[in-house]
Amino acid sequence: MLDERKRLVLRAIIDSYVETAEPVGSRTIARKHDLGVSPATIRNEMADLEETGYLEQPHVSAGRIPSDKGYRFYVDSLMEPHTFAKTEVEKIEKQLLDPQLTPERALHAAARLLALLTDSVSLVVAPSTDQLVFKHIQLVSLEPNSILVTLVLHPMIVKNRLIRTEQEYSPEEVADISEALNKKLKGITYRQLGMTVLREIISDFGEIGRVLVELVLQGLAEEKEEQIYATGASNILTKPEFRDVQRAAALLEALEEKDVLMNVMSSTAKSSGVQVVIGQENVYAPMQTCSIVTCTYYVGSDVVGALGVLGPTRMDYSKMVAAVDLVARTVSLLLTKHDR
Amino acid sequence: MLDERKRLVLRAIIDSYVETAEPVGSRTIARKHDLGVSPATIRNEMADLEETGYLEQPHVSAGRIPSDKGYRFYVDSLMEPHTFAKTEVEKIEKQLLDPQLTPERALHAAARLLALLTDSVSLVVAPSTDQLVFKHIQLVSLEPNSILVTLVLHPMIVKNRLIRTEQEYSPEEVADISEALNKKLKGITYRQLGMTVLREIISDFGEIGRVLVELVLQGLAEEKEEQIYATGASNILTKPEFRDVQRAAALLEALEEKDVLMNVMSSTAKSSGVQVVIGQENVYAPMQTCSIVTCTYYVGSDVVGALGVLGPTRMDYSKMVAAVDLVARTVSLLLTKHDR
DNA sequence: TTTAGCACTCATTGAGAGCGAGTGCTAACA
DNA sequence: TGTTAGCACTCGCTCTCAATGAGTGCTAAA
Repeated sequence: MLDERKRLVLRAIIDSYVETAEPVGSRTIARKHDLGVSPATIRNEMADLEETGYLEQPHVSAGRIPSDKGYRFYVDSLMEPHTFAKTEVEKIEKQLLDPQLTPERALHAAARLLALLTDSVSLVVAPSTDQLVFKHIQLVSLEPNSILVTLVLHPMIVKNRLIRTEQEYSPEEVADISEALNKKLKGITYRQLGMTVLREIISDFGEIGRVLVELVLQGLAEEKEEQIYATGASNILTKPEFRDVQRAAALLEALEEKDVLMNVMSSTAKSSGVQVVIGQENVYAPMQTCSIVTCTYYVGSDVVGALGVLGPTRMDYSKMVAAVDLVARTVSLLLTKHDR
Repeated sequence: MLDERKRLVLRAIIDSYVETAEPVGSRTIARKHDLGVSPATIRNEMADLEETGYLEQPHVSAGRIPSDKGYRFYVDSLMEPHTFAKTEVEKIEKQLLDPQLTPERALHAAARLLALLTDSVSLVVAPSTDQLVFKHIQLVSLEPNSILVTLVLHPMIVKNRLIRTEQEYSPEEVADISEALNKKLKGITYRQLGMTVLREIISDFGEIGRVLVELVLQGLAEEKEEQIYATGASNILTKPEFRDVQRAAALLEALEEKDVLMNVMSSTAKSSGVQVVIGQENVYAPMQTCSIVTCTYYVGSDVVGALGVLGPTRMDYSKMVAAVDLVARTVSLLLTKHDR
């Protein structure tokens, strides 16, 4: 599709533009990257690359900048994989694989680490409860009509809910129900909780059962708040593409809207492996000058969440991909180990 | 100290400047606020106010802007209390006093509400565990050497910790210890846990006791992450004082540093009632062009946390104070009601 | 096919002029 | 003695205009 020299030129332009954020001229390339040809030749190549849509020209007397299509080609076919220094990898692993850390905290740590590593905004979708396997459910009577439900899910994720009942229950009754529920639920996920099981729970456990099923059905929807978060917003403000404060404000606002983030992440991190969404490919308008790099993470072999970074389209894709991949792998390892 | 007319002039200048963010000239004041004197007279007053430090002049051919001292005087002696519309108050109460809400969620809701209400950044310090009274402690054996500790604290705040022991414990042993611990701790706070009680726990409960005491002593320090948060950062970016992106970035960074926030909040919300810290009074340099309005909140009659807002010194202090006060009161009410 | 040369474009920069908002001072007035 | 009208003055802001220079496309020669 593109001959060797055009590829070299495109790569050179992207590398330079990513570094400097300035439109790149033919002279610059001739000087910095020794392609063995003169600026004039490069100009011809650049004109071709612009015609085929890989480059854009802000105005006639400026250099070229990569288009979304240019970045896309770069990501798919041009860039060389980035590798982190061994010490860096070890630092990351050391911070995340701390066995003291609960999965929730580890994910927060991962978000901070990723933001630091990439100097961008990091996005994390925590495991959604309904994909995790029940490990333990515990009901404790606090007052006669107030019961604490503690849910322990597969990779040691703990959730609490408080329920209030009309009827009064003795601690013993509650303990019995707790044990019975435990037997019924152990080893399955929210998702696998079919209607039959729910009906059984209602008929077996009376009011408590009813309230519990309500709890399940309302889907813990309000959890979205806690389930997705963005870290490192300040990193992005210093980038030249956000010198326009309006745009920065719009983006920040989006980052505070959990619904928006959720949409963005779920439309991006569809399949496995590292995904890159570039500029206009983004469904959400205020982010169309940004790119998003995401990766799913696992408990064992089940996808339970995703994490990634968000930055201007002018980003070091190679490094971003490597960082997201590394952190996602490490998180998966951690969650899977927690399993034991 | 200041005669009546000077006070009127100062107030007029502050009101106008807060609204427009433009230096205020003598003509503007003569026109808008009917003081019954000519611009020339007002000019004389303004010159006096500048000499005594209540006003500043960006340059000689501009109007005046309030100094920190001016704002301070305004807050202490000049401003009239703001009152919210009844419908607004009801809306807030309705959103926060939802009995379904856990205290944690209510506080998050309060933060969002406060940010919305004041169009600023809201800051919340959640109740710190060590000031709350034990309501219930529950140990559950998940595996022979892995125990889930669930702590229920006074206004229905639930914390979980996972501990791993060298020794193996049977579910029954764990249940026994749980019950005994419960008896020992019920009704006191972390703070009141003297050395004697800790020693008792170690000697009574062996390894589990030791691990628990370690948990207590390490003070749940890592909790800072969850204990303080800032919401609504995007609100502040659109204000003219943050057109300088550098400054905005510095502030945002500060908001992501929990340590910094913690310092700021604890040095501000010292005594009870609404506190206002203006500009230079702020200990933290990047915030010295900002003011902070905070208020403590209560469970019963005990201060357990604080909340507030952060904005440029040019803020509607009256409204800010009213909003912070209202939200703090509502949160206190909620937490105290949860008590039942 | 490559390259040197050259005319051309256009964003950016800086100087200078004019504008106007706002001041301080002075002198007259109540 | 306090107030006010008048006026000269200051200075940031905006506009214009020319100069600059980076970078281009095109042409013609190698």
